[in-house]
Amino acid sequence: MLISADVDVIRFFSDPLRAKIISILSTGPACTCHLVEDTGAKQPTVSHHLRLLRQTGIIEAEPSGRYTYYRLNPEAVEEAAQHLTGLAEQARRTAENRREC
Amino acid sequence: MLISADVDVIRFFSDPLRAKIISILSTGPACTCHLVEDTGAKQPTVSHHLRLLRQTGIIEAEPSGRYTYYRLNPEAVEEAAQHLTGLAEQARRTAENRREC
DNA sequence: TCATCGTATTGACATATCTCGATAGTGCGA
DNA sequence: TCGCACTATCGAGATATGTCAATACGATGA
Repeated sequence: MLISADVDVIRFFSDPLRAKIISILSTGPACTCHLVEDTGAKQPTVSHHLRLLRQTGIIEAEPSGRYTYYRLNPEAVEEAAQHLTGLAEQARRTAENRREC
Repeated sequence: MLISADVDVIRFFSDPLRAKIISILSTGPACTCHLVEDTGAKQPTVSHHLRLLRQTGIIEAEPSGRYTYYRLNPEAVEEAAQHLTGLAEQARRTAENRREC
């Protein structure tokens, strides 16, 4: 069964800019200025998405002086991955259970 | 590295109604009328999302007379899952590679 | 303390997309 | 062939959300 919490998490992987941010952070922690530079998006836009990703637990913030470093949270990412894996497994098991009209 | 194709696929798992449809289809193939009944959404709305899911390869259609049966495509779902798993693994490996400002 | 730099927030606008009524297309049974 | 059931498409309206300029906040260094 698909839990709404899983959907809410997966939802945040789908935006192109967020995906780019996640991709960058998967290569190691970085601060906002790096993400602004690498993505080409404006700083408020990047900060906006960073907040969303932080709120869902996909990334974590580490304030360090006037910088804020962000790191990807592997557990949260894996949780979303396992949800999808579970769906695929269940689909394989029930592939012949066709509901007739 | 995050490929745009992966993002485009993951995107389609995030909508609440599509998630519900995917969840239902993970328990076995079903036709449009079942999905309409189970989700409570109107038929055009369900058909709309079915088309999107079909276009991305997440589900497959099997016309059978005047019915159309849909089934979840485990390969497509697993592909999206593995993409996320790869991100999590890479994040673990590079957790200490912090880019300094 | 003051200026500056990096970051976060606010508010508004543009765009995307979700939803659904109306309608068309298609196959089946009478 | 005709009427009905199931599905798909079209078009419009409503909502959600992505983007960014302006601005505020907080920390650092002079």
